[in-house]
Amino acid sequence: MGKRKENSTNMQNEKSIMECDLTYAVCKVGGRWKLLILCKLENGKLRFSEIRRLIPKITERMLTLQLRELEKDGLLKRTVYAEVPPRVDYELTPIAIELIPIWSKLSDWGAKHKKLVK
Amino acid sequence: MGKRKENSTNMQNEKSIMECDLTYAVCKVGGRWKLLILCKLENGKLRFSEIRRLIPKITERMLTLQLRELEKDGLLKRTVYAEVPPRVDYELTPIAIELIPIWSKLSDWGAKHKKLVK
DNA sequence: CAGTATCCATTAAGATACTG
DNA sequence: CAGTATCTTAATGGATACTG
Repeated sequence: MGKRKENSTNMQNEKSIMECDLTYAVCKVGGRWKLLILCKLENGKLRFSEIRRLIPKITERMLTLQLRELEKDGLLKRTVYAEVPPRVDYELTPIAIELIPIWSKLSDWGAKHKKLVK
Repeated sequence: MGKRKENSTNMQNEKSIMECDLTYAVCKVGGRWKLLILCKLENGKLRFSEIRRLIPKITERMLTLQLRELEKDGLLKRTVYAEVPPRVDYELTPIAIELIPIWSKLSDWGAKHKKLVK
């Protein structure tokens, strides 16, 4: 039974359901953290610790996991510099840049909805 | 020990983190099913069983839970007709209608990304 | 038809300690 | 600095049976 799926969170490898483009997208950038991480990178590269500071509630573990998935899915480029102390930074890939208007709009919607519901 | 939170999935009631508009929006329409359900209603009212047929992989339980949350959050209007057999339908509220361009764009992005990565 | 109720499995998330 | 490793809890999702 087990045969764990190794890497991916949720059902990223399921065939059938992923045929829906919207579901596919939700799998790639959904979840509590991914859009938030991406949006912090909107204005350029950031180091691991900088992202961490910008998202205080995330743990190092979750940040690492999410960054790895985003990288694997081609949304982030990770660069390691051969320095001591080590330096790593992250930046949006072109396909991630295309998402900027989406999270921007979603954020606007959130602000508006928050007021309406309050 | 239970002390269940009643209704909400995830951390909808957390104060601090919800101050971020994007996080707020992700909480309201995030998760595996919500956007998908909403997008099926894009062209008008649908009954419970119709939504179910349009999203074959969702279980009745999950569909019910998600519909209830969307209703509670003001994204769906639920109408019960006094008929036998019972009839209930769901439709988008104005604030949900404002999200149409977002899931539409997200779906387009999904289609494109799927091709690029394949 | 449109759900509820149970019970159970899988995943996401969090705390904390440790390392190259 | 930029992570790993472990362990634990909470959230999410699903199978199945039942009901007004």
